[in-house]
Order: sequence, then structure tokens, then C-alpha cells
Amino acid sequence: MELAPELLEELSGPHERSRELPALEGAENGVVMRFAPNPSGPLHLGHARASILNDYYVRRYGGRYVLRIEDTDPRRVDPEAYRMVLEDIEWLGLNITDIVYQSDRLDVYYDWCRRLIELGGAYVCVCDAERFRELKLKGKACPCRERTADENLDLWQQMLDGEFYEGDATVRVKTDLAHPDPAMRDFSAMRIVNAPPHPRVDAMVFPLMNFSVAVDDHLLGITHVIRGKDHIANTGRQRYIFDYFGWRPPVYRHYGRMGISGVVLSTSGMREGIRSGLYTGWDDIHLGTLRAIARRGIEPAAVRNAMVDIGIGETDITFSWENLYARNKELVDPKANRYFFVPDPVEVTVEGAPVHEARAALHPNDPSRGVRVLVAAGTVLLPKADIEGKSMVRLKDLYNIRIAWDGDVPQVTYAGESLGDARREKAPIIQWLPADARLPCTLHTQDGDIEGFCEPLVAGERDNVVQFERVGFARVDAVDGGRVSAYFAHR
RNA sequence: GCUGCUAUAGUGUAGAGGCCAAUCAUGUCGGCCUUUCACGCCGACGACAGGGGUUCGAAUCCCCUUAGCAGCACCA
Repeated sequence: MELAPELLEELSGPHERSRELPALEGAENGVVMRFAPNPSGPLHLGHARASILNDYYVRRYGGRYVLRIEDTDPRRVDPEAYRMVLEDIEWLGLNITDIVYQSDRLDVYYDWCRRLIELGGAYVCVCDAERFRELKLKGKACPCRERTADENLDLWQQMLDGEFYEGDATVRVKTDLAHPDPAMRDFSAMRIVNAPPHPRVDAMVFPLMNFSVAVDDHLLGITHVIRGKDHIANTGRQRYIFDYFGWRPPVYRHYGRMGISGVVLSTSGMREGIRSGLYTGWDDIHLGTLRAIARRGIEPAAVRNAMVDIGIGETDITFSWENLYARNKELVDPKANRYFFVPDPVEVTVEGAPVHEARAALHPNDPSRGVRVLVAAGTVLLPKADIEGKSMVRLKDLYNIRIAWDGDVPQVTYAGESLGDARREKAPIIQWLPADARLPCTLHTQDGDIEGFCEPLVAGERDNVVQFERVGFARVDAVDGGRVSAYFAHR
């Protein structure tokens, strides 16, 4: 039998099952796109949307995908972040073809800045920033605007020669002081930063984002830019630079704001929390970093599918953890082995029970994977919350027990093996563990840690996502001296 | 305040004047299956922000209102 190609594709992985996004104008012959993070910390869900959406279109149309590290603000560069950003990109599986560090390109920016000044498109402003702001809001020119190109060239050289201190001079792009949006008026292109020193380059004059971005987008041949709408004003500013040089700007798409609840997202907030001990590190599960959700057992393809589902709409949205979990579950459910985890355990001896060997499938939909063998010799561990108030329960894959309550002390007796009996009495079927074959296990959740025990075989699942039956999916993070540490993903 | 963008079910999304008493996913609720409250299957619930226009006809076009968001840095 022949399989249809689209079926084959589906069998090849859950990767491309997501919906189709709108076409990009002018992309038919391939695209050059970019992901341009600032190396101030590891990547988070906000970065994931930007990078995956761009990645999506590069894969769809073919072309190059440039990773551009935007490290032109020494104050906002964390040397560690260079490594973390690369790690996170690899985790996401982005199809990066080129890597560019802006700190390697300062001479390029200096050169184009000089040309812009020669063209009369920029001037060196030595006004106090506050003073300039007042003038700008009134739509008035500052005195520096009248200087000739030659005078500006001199001042620019002085900036490069270190004859100005930080804050005393800046290069401004001449735009339109009457522009209805004050945000467009004569924005800065170059500035001086005396301290801290840049970790990668010995320099004091740095381009501001709008200048370096415009220059690089042109020089790198970027054809399409997909970014958040917080950049709309920047697009307008960058347009001036393109116009001065007669360059053709890329096609821009600005998607709406994405609110993410329940986690900390701001880099400064995360850093402070880590410093103060509130968080264990960049992968603390209360953070929205990719390494944090990876630790929780969320797969990169789930993030990708969730982001493509969200798309590039201009509407502001709230990110749905629920939807992400659903995406993850469809990936993880077929793979995850099943095990028993007994939270908040009660140890009981089952009166009259024969020694019995339970054979529980590692995966109910895939018998070929085999079974876990659990031997119940009479004393077992049961999840307290599941037996409270019950008179009969069935221990899954084992036998039925009857519970008589002496106050809050359960008296447990053997009630036969019949599954039919359990069904007739509507006895819940619950997980359990032999008292003598168990591993202490901590299940870390965002709401706190749950202590309990799990099957010994879980020790062999380090770094895998497993399903603790009736509890949910969890990633086995560490196995240390017979103790299991797992992170809850979702039900 | 100024400038601009957006507004479809709980959440995300499709829809570019008639094919929409509005798509898909997720969710919730029922049912089936099942030695997990997983997976799978079946069914149900649930939305065009409000008001005016234009048109034979509007979720789709225009205006107003309301709401949300973004920018107004010598950050990215």
C-alpha cells in the first residue's frame, strides 16, 4: 500500500502539524530573517515567540536565518548570557545559519555614522538630555542642529577620540521636528559609555539600537522582520536611516503584546530574585525562562507548536499555559512510561493478603514495551488522599482491599482479586507501592514540593518525562543516593 | 497628555461584503473505551466589545464610543 506523502510527513513527527500562518509579502524567492536578542540573560517565552515565528518563515520559504547578538549596551550585557542564549537556541532547535555579534562591528557603525553626518543626515548634539527633551516636545530645534557637516565631523572625531565624557555628546539623526509623534523627532544614533567596560570589546562609543539595527538589517540583507509591536516606533525611526542612504527597508510585521501570567519574565527581576535567594537559578520553575520550562518537562516542539498556533496577530493576547500543556501532552503521552508515585503515603498491612506479583504495563497503548513487576508481600504504601473515607479500593494491577476506619486509622483487609467486584462496588482504582521496594521521591511543583515514594525503576528515567499514574506527567530531574527528584509538568 | 495599533467563545485562532444561524484547537460538561482522573472515540456548551452609518446584503468597509496595548530614553 502506498502512503500519501502528507501522511508520511505526519508520521515523521508531530513537528509540522501546526496550522499555516499567513503568507509574507515578497517572500516567494526566499527570505533572510533574523533573531536579535540582547545578551542580558537566558531566553524566555517572549524570545521564543519572536525566534520561532521568524524560524517558521525561514523554514517555509527557505533562506538564511541570522542570529544577531545585540550587545551594544555594556550596561545590559551579562557575559554569561552569550553562552546561555546559544544553549537556549539549540534547545529550541532554531535553524540558524549565521551568527553576528554587533560588538564585532563597531567600526562598521562608526563608518556609516560618519557617512550619515557627511550627508547632513545627522549631527552631534552636546545639549543636556533633559534640555533636548523639552525642546523636542515643543517641536523646536536645539542649537546643535544648525552646525555644518564639517563641524559635526570634527565633533564626531572628538567623540571617537575620547574627548567627551558620557552624556556630554550624542549623535542625532535629523528627522522631522514637526513630526506628529514626538517619538520620531531627532533620535540618538550614537552615544558614549565610559563604564562599565564592554566584556568583548575595548570601546567607549556605541551605536544605539536604531542605528545599528538599520545598518545591519541592510548590510546583512535582511528581507523580512517579525517583531513585537513595541518596535513599531523603532521601525519608523529606522526608516529615516534607510531613506538617507537610499536603502530598501525589509518588510516588517509587528505582532501584539503577549502577557504571560504566573511566572517572572523581566531579566532584572529574575536576576534580583536569584541574587536574593528567592529563586534557585535561571532554571527555577517559577521563572518563564526556556530552561525553566525545559526543566519542567516541556519539550521544545511543544513550545514551537504553541507559538505557531498563536501566530503573528496584532491583537494583544495572554499566553495560555493550558494550551502549551496540551501541546506538550500530545508529544509526551505516547513516549512517557507509566509509574506509580504515592504522595503523602500511608503504610498499611493488608490482612489475609497472599503474596502477589503485579505486572503493570509501562505504557497501556504499547504492550511491546513490557511491564514493571511489583511484588506485594502484605505491607503497602497508599496515597492518603485516595483512601480517606473509602470503604473499598482496588490497588491497580493487584487486588481489592476493604478498609475499616478506626477513627482515622485504616484497618485493611484483603478483598479478593476480582476486577468485577471492584467495578460493582465502584471502588476507585489507585496506585500503590510495595513497602519494601520503593524510592523516596520529591515531586516539585510550582505550588510547592510533594513528598512521597515512587517505583525503583524511575531511577532509570533520569531526564525523561514519565507519567505518574493518576498524578500527571513529570520530568525526572535527578537521582541522588536513591532519592528521586522530579518536576511536575502537567496532568 | 501626544502619536499609533488592536478589538471573534474561558484561552488561542480561521474569517480579507453574500459560501458564516461563524472554523479549528484547547477548555468545561456528558457518554463510550479502559485495571490511571492518561490516551483514543462520540456528543454538548460557548464568541463577531457597544452604537450609528454605507450596501439588496457586513464579523468583514466608514464614523463615534468604550476597552486594551505600544511608543514618546544618550535600553533592546
